[in-house]
Amino acid sequence: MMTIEASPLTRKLSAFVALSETELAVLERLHQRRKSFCAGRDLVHQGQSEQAAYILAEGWVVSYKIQPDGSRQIVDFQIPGDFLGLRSVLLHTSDHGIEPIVDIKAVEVLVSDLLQAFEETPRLATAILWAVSRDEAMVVEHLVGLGRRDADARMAHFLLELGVRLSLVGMGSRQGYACPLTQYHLADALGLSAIHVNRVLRRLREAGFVTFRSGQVTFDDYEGLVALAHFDPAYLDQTRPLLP
Amino acid sequence: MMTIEASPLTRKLSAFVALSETELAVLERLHQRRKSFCAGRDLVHQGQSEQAAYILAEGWVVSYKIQPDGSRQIVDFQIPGDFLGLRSVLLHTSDHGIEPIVDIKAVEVLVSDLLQAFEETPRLATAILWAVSRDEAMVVEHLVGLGRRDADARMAHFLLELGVRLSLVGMGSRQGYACPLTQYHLADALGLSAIHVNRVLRRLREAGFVTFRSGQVTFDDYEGLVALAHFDPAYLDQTRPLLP
DNA sequence: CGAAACGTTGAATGGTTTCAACAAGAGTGG
DNA sequence: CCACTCTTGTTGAAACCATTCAACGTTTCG
Repeated sequence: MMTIEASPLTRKLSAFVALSETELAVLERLHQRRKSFCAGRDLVHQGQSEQAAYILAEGWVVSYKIQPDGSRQIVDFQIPGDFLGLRSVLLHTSDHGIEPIVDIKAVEVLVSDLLQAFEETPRLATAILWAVSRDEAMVVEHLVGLGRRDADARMAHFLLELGVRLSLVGMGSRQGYACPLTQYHLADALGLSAIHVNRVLRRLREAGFVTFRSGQVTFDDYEGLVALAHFDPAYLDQTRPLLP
Repeated sequence: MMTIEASPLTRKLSAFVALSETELAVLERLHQRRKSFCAGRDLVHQGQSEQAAYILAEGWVVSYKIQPDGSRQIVDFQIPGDFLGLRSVLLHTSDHGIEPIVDIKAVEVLVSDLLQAFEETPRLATAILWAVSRDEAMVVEHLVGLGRRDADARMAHFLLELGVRLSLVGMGSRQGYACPLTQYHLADALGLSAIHVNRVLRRLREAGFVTFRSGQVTFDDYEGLVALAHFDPAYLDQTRPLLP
């Protein structure tokens, strides 16, 4: 039972909870306020407090924190179907900034609407809770990478994870994917200097694992890269719905 | 309107959502199956899939991931009032291990009971969603530390965050707190070698900032430490309830 | 007492950063 | 059209932070 065109979020949540028609309708009702944003202009500034979150419909977004010394740590990238700023809304302080990498389209969701939706269909709350937990699992994996993987494995793991995530929304495959990120993005995400990112990418390319060039990631040796990164996509993949 | 003795979780959630008596009752009903666990014996093994989560009532717990090369990355420490293994249950795969650091007491919560509770009182779902988001905020801060702070600031930030968290449940103050962690725990949490942790602690002690010795953390210069770590507790502190 | 866990210190090694330059492409205004 | 700037990518050499290896001290506990 699908609507003509399921939104990316609906598709994602349906993998976890078999949503009834009523619940789908409630979810669809949240997708009213469509908006567009330009690349580079912050959606949410670090420090301000917001009362609206967004669901990304199209484009790439980066969540980051600026340190007092000016350096930047990228927490995560969002792709279509992901929430933007939900944590800021719930915690009532935006501890991080959110910036579109390219021009994007997103749906504005007021907290009040979301909470109202929970009242109507508690199963939706469970589904959202699942989505938030999945996001946390990705952050945790990212954390492990920063703490205990060397630069090469970190890069390999990152490119693979992004590949799986994109594949789940039809934007990538085992061959590779289009990727608008710069080496500076990679550096700030992986806790490296841009210079070293360049060296790492060269090493991986010359070793025949993966090529990152002009907005395109190409997996030259997928299995080899998986082995190098010790990549296990279990935390990303939902094989079957948890709730009937 | 309080029960005789509010559980740590109830206290934490009440800071976010003003829970009605009905909701408090539902929450209390979750606190049935009390259990004890010994220090050092895993509650949840990495890889197995569980159907029960826990709410920590007493003691310290560590969540970690073991890397294929045998090294360990600690994701977070849990103190009373925190959830244990909720993410494992929701994602249906335990991507991490959970180990009591000391003997602990915890309450077992079946997913089914939790979801049932959501059906009865959707506001409780919102409160739990807040708690999960707060956990995620801590993981994010941890991630930033690993990516963009040097060893000294990382250590300082970690000790301060733990202090604030413990203060919120009455187990610490600006003077310091009792801390059962070893230097090995710190090393695995901060992505350092145990040897280097030792050096960092010595430096911080000799510089008059903080003393970590024999199970006791003592802040010798709280303000100085805050400055060194660029510590901002905004993400931990809930000044006022978000929901009436 | 002996063993095990935890803490402490020095010296050598190495991964990563910083500093300094240079190259290539895109967009802009003259 | 060209010069100009800005962004992104690339490379080398020196400096540094943190790790590894190795050893020893300390405390706890059966």
